Amino acid sequence: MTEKIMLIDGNSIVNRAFYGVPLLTNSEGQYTNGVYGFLNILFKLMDEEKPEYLAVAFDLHAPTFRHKEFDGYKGTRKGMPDELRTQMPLLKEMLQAMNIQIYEMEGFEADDILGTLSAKAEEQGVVPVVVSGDRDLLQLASETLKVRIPKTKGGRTETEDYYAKDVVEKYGVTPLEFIEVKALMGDASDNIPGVPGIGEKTAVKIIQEYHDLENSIAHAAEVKPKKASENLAEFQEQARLSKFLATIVRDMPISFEKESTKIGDLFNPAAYDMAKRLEIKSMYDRFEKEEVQTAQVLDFRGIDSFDDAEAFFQTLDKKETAYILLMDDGLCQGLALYQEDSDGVWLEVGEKLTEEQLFVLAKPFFMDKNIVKIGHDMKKDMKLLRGYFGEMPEISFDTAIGAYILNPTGSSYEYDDLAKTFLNQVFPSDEEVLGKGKGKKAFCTLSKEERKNYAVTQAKVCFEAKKVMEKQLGENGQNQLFYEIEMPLIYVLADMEEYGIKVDKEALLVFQKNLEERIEIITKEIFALSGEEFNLNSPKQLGVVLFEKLGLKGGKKTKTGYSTAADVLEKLRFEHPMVEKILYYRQLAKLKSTYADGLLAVMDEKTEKIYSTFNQTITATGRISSTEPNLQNIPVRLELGRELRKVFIPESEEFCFLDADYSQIELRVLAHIAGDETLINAFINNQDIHRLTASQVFHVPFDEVTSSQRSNAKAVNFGIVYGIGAFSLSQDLGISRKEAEQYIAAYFAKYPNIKKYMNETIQQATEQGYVSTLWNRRRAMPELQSNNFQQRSFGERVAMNMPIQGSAADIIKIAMVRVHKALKEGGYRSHLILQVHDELLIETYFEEKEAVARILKENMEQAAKLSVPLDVDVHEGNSWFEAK
DNA sequence: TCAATCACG
DNA sequence: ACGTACGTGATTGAT
Repeated sequence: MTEKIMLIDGNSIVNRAFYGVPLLTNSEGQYTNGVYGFLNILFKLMDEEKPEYLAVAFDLHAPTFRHKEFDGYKGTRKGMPDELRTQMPLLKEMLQAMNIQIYEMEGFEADDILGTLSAKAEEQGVVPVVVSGDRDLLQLASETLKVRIPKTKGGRTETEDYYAKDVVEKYGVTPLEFIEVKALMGDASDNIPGVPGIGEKTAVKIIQEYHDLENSIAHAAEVKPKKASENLAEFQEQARLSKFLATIVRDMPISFEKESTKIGDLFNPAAYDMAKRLEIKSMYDRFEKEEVQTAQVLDFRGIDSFDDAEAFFQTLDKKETAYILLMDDGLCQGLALYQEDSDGVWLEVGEKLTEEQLFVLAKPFFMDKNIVKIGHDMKKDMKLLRGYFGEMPEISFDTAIGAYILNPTGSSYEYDDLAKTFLNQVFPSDEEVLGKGKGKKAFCTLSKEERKNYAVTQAKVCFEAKKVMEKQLGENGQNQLFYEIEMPLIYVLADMEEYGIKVDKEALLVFQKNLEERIEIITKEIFALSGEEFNLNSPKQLGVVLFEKLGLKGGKKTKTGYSTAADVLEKLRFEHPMVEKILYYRQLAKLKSTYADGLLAVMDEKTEKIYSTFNQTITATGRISSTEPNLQNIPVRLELGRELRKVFIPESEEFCFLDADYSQIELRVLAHIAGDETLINAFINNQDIHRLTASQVFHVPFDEVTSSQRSNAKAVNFGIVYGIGAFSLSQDLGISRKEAEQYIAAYFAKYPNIKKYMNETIQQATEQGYVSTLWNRRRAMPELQSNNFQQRSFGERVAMNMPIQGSAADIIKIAMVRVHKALKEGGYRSHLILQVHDELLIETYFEEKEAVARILKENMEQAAKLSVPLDVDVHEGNSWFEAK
């Protein structure tokens, strides 16, 4: 067997990895995504190649030695972004900890080192595999030397692999000819000038014919097109320089002893420490399997009979208790409990203790207001327990929500995340021990006993994590937010989810049928116009038809080709009759697939109701989100779509809908936070706010504002809330960038405190690292520390927007809790069924209609005392369509 | 699994 | 000079 060495271009891989995954930082604020991505690629390739030797090459710095050879050529390189640069030492430290050989040499680039090492390795009978993100390395490919180019897509790694024949197949030239191609076409990113007027296509064609640069120059006169021919002759020296620059050095003065690159113990304690420092938790187990807590940590007490369970609950201390309720698990059913400094307890449902018996015995515990009960994602428990108890139990601390409040941008808040974030412990994730997928049975390798242990240990994790969260919430001034808004909201959302919303099934079927027919007609019309059939749902195929076959001017806009998005088509509306039909088709197709088909698919056949899930731990700003189905994006703006709302109806004829929505809540919040007198007075006097803005920005009297001025001003107001940019505003309004700039300048001149607020918010956010809402909901803002213009600009817009959107979210949450409470305490038969960010939908018993409308309006308007009034419009109707 | 598209506030 | 507004979720085709 021949031995193999893997040679890695450290810079280009970390670079590629860096851009492939979202910006990650550890709690010290160090960027870690590049290191993480590098290791991901490394491990994947190690698994595939199983090499005996391994080395990583780095650039020390550029510009490089090779450039100095030619006088008059001063190459400068774009610097690395700081987020990337600061990771290089961390990566090197990690590699050193893993005892991986690093090569770097003053004046040489990493690809020269790789070229040299691969040549030397071959001399010593070791087969090299070269890994780089840089296609220049392809010139090294041979029959035995493989070049692998990894691509990172959203955390997943794939590679393109090239032997010499693969290069020929893909590029039409041999690896060595690849250098000649570069000499002609150049490479802007490497400061290789090439020959002006010769791009990739021409360069390949020339080299395919003449094979090398000198021969091409000799035949310059015959080269086509004419421009290329002239330039090749004129810029031949520059081409020679380019060839030199493009050629990878394979004989650097560097010594290579294969033994020093032998792969040893990669996953040792030092490497594990480093992984911990970087907080790349998904890799902990690779580094130190023993240190990962398994589900065996607790020596729990198992109870599986009615008598024992009864005795247990009678003697249970009335102190803080964490619980895990497991009723739909593939392995076992039961209840895990954990109290301070104790063994956990597992109460198992089985032959000697039925589900019903367990809940009869546990009810006093769950109902006891004096016991602090800690759970995780309690909404699901609430719904389950109400099934047994007839009412929802008293709960005190949801650790998922606690974790969300402390960091709303987290990707998940599962038990392993809690352990990591709050306890600095490694804990296996559900996925690791229970397998993937919904039922989580398919890949589960746990024994029943281990499963129980795991549940009890999860309870302990919640218990310990809660202590830390409690402290942090207090320090952050988030007690009110957590205990008075988010925790009570769990009940409100649980109720909304259980009530669901009734659907007029027949009407929905008619709607669906109607769409189907219209789609069939319009499809035929489109195919008649295009002269061919294609998949109308494929933007790619549509792009070809519109922009190549019909020759419409769209130009490229997306990464993959032509954009066929609505705003592009809108501009082409009058260019060809097909465009309008496409737009209409899209409208119909969306309505049918997402709404008609989609809603019918999730409708409960028995009750003819739809039960959405309201997620309380998703958004970065504090809004709730709705899934399966999403009831927060039911069409309303276009008439055809709006019709759909007619199928959302009250449960029975005794009920009707009341729909209440806040008027301009975000602008009101902005007026309050920024303390802008003009805006505040406008709201106090109940003025038309867009009209006012129009009169300010366009310098016209209030009463003379035209409708188009008003609608432009509306767009400006939106822009302000989102963190405005002149370019986007100009796009939105179809005006020049200059004009947009003037609008914005005029706006800030008239509302100086808004400008001041924006500046101060960004400054404060940069200093303290986060932004807050009026109720101290926080969002961390690491983007503001970025040296990358785009990321920093994004951070600035977020910093301006989050307090506005988030405070509005706080307000409606407060209103929901109050309305829910008022309806319950008043003994009403009416209930909240939907929330759409600034709108609440209530299904109300007809006799209570007036009283409930008052409760709704009152509680929503009084939810917050701002320096502007909150204004709520309430409408009633026998469908959501009518009530809007 | 990703990218494009489009529905909402 | 950069690349182009905040926050979501579902469906589709392509890879």
